Amino acid sequence: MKRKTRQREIIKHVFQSEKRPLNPLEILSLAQGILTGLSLATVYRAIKELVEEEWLITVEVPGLSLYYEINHHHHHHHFYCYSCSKVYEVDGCVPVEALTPKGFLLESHEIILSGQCSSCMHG
Amino acid sequence: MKRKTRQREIIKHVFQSEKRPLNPLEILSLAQGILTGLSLATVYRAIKELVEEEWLITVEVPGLSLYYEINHHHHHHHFYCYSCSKVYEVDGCVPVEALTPKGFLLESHEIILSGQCSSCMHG
DNA sequence: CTTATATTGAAAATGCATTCTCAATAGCAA
DNA sequence: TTGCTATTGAGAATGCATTTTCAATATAAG
Repeated sequence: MKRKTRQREIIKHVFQSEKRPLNPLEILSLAQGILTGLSLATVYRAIKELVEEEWLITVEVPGLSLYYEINHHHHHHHFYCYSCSKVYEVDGCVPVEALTPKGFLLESHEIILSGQCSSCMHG
Repeated sequence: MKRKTRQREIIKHVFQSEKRPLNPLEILSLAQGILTGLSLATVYRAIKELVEEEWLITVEVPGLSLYYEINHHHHHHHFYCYSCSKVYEVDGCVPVEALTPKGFLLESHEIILSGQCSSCMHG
């Protein structure tokens, strides 16, 4: 049966405290801050399980490797910061249906804003 | 000096007749329809040059390999068809600035619609 | 505490898109 | 046409994210 392990708990904890989408290497370095010696393979194994149990969902940002975020079950988009390379959740949406070409069926959409996050702008 | 070759001409021709973003394998198979024996390495070499001379621009669709499209110098977005996997250009835009989080600086944005294209829906 | 086995770390292996190597070929200037 | 060399095709090599392997370790049931 499935066991509760320190490494998986730490990985979940990292998502809860960062409150933003993370990629495998970000997860690794944040989690290694708590548990030195954690391996990347374990991060990947944990991600896979957490996505399967729908605790995490995948975030695909064009040109970047996969990011993952806690599954909050609400529609939102993302902001990518060119300076620190972090991805943030962005609430709200805009009426993109208007863009759908005639005869096409719109099933989903993705909006990725890019620029500088507030930490990089100010602080 | 730079030489005009059959393979490069054909690759440009393929973009002009398809009128949609193409990825390296699509370019290869379309171009091989005209010149059997064209190699993938040549497709990559041509893409690289055409992007350098700004005849082509890169299109990054989340989760997919790179696509390329003729540089029309106008702002637009993309539609990805789940059925045939083709990417299409979509004209127009929507006011995404409204989504920018407080304190963040918006520099660019990307909108990717997905669903079924008209060929897959009807005919 | 003991035991069965799920999980881990480390490194090797995989899958893939892309680039490089190199001998053969083909533009193009003379 | 000739000769120089940019370009090509084919396959090997690279770079990368991700997965697998396997012996060592740790969880949790009894």
